[in-house]
Amino acid sequence: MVVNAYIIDAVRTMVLMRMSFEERLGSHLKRVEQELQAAKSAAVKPAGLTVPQYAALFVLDEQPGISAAELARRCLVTPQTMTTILRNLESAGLIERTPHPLHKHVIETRPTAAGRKALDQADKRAAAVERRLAAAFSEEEADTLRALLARVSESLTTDPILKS
Amino acid sequence: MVVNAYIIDAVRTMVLMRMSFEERLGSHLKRVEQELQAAKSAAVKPAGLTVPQYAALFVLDEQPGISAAELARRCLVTPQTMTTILRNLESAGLIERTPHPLHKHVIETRPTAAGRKALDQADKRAAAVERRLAAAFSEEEADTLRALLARVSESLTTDPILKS
DNA sequence: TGACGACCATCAGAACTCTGATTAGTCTCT
DNA sequence: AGAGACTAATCAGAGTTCTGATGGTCGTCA
Repeated sequence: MVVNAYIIDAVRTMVLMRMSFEERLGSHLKRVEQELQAAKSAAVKPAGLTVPQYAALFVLDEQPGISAAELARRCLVTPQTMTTILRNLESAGLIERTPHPLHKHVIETRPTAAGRKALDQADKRAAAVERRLAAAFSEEEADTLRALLARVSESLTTDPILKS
Repeated sequence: MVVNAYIIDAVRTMVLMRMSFEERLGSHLKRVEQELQAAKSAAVKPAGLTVPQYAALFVLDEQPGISAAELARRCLVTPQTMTTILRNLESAGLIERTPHPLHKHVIETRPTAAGRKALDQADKRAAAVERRLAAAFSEEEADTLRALLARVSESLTTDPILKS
């Protein structure tokens, strides 16, 4: 019945034009990213942070006084999203925002002492997750994974469907 | 000054315990997943669907009458999230929900004619994105990528930090 | 100088996503 | 039959994320 199975599959593909979820690369990517998100979330939660809040604090600690727009670019989110994240961080007393002395329209953001403390606490556990991840691969394997992901990225960002 | 660079890096690592964002595998995964999400979103948008709505309709079309809880498992979201998605789909007239004849507590969900039409329209473009993705890799490369992602997954789900 | 474009910040609205909690039906085992 | 476990559905609340729109500021270039 191998032939029948083949025919059925071919007909299904041609008629319905459907690919099952499991055979799609995107499903694998989504699941893994979701698990990573869950692991990081559990890691930073004891510090009272969410993952995006942790990311924002992380960048702020390296570059205090950065603008919200620049922060958004570093954290791979839109400025609107960053506004929301900063609002929550500020009301928790983890950051403070002051107008830029020269550019009046720019607001400088920097972590408070409490913010740095929360970041330290969160980073210990978050970095442990990343280290564990890194330890699961040889240098060569990690490079291969990065290269393949870059290929995915390139394939997606040059996709003509986005322009139609 | 190679030695100096090495020392500086080592000190930074030991004192701050920080890994920069760019060297983290998680960043690559997040960015790629985000791009994939954006591509799919653009693909299904002309049909008036969001990506989660498309995923739900897709599974519903294959298995009409499935319960919301089962649907949530297939789509990799929580039942609460699926409730939200189904509420939006129902108010758009793309699905209909009727009580199960035997199990009174279960509600059967199935796509309407309009739902199937939207799915067809969305799937043409969404499948094109996946096909383009698949075409960017040889069979062997795709297998390698899947295998490496599975290793990431395994590393994450067995992480002891989640139990502490 | 004045117009235009680029950029910053933010509001508004919508969707998705989670955790936590509640309510209720089904099943199993005693 | 009844207790306990499991599952289904959903509400409540919070956070993140997007698109779209608004208003203000800065710099450049005619």
